[in-house]
Amino acid sequence: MQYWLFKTEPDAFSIDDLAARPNQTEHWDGIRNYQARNFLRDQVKQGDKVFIYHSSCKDVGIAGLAEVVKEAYPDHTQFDPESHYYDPKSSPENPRWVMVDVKFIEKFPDVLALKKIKTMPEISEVGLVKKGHRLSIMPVNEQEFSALLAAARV
DNA sequence: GCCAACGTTGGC
DNA sequence: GCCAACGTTGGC
Repeated sequence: MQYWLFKTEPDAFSIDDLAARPNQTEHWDGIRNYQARNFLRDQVKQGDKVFIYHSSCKDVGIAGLAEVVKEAYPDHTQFDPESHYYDPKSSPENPRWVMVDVKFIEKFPDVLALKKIKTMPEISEVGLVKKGHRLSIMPVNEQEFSALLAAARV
């Protein structure tokens, strides 16, 4: 099993929105970055645990935990000309972008703030605190996952 | 809203 | 295939 961190803007879709969905499950669409896409397509597996990270908001940080319940399949929004995520260069025969389904597991009592994460000695290698932190899907190793989860549940 | 970082595009 | 221009991201 692997661990991941998915970013979202809570104004658009938050951990509370995920918890409120039917079956507490939602597809994670709109990924339009090749490196993130490759993670989704090749490495994100059913049962993997996913931190839900809130960005561009008042309380920036890790808000909760979810689980992958469906592995990569074509992101339908790329075929919809009305969609913000429409990609005219993609086709159903040869889809460029994929998404996975995630299911809510828990919401942390408080958002584990980015500021706090940056002070954690265990987390020096996580993409979040290094350069290139702009990926919307990033891997988290087991040690980092444990440390973050423990800090988030305090 | 600013701005630095970084990914993508497109002309050559 | 280089690289400048441009667009987007995301913390502050």
